[in-house]
Amino acid sequence: MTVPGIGLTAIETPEFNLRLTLESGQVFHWLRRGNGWVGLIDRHPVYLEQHSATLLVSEGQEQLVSRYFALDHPLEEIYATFPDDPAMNEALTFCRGLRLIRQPPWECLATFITSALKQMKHIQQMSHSIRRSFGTPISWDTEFLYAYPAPGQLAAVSETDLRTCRLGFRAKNLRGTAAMIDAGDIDLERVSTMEDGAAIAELCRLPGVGDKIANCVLLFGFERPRAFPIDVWIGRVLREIYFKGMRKVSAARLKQFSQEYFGPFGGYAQQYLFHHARRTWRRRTRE
DNA sequence: CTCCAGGTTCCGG
DNA sequence: CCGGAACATGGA
Repeated sequence: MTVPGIGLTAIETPEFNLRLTLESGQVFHWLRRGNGWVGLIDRHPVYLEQHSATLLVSEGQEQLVSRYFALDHPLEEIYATFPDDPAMNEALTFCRGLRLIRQPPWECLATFITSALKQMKHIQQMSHSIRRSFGTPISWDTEFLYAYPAPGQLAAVSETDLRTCRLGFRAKNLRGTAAMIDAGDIDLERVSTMEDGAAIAELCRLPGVGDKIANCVLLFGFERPRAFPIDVWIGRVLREIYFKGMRKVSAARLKQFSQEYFGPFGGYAQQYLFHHARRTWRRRTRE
């Protein structure tokens, strides 16, 4: 990659697939540049490029990148906990190397509030629009990247102004949640120390946050690998594969099954089933 | 035009 | 507890 003034450091990443990881619907702000990607990890601009087992990282950010992409997660040990069934094995073959990212919790929470009833492409657009409109610009190479606005920054924006980012009914929820966090009504730091069930209940007090989004925050923001978000895609997978032919399988039943069946790293299993289904059940065109 | 998208909330059985 | 409907917006 030719980026003036930015050197690259090579690190060995045998069990890692950068592209799968960035395109699996966990994060929505990374941009394709040259042969790789640029994005912010908190407020640090990072460039990444992968060639088989070698990851090229902008100089000096190896630790930051290793932590963000959870390169310390023992994937083979995690795979060994997956249930041994055809659908799971197929998803594993397809997604091998996909890692669950350690996201900044607020950014993760806010982004998933905007994700309700939206396609991934739209979530990306809203994310960039919110960042550009209300976030802090950070220069990288010849352009600017924008940090995700802090709770206080979004709480200070009117709902009307937030709607210019095409959030629709989600604007009210995002603003309301930002205000509660900014006021200290809910402290994400404290929630991160609570056990799964209590943490989910606490997050569900926020407007626009229900069981699914709360589980996303636990899984992607708080490193709770057992958390199992059930969206329309995973709902389809569970019903088609594990409850085939049964009528009226309730949401509660799916939730109970997913917690029992997929084990201590159910969140990983969920992400693999989700991405595999999206990419092979072809409901719509590629992105 | 119609349908659906990584849902949540409210309301009536 | 459960099923339905409303909620904004844009792409297929």
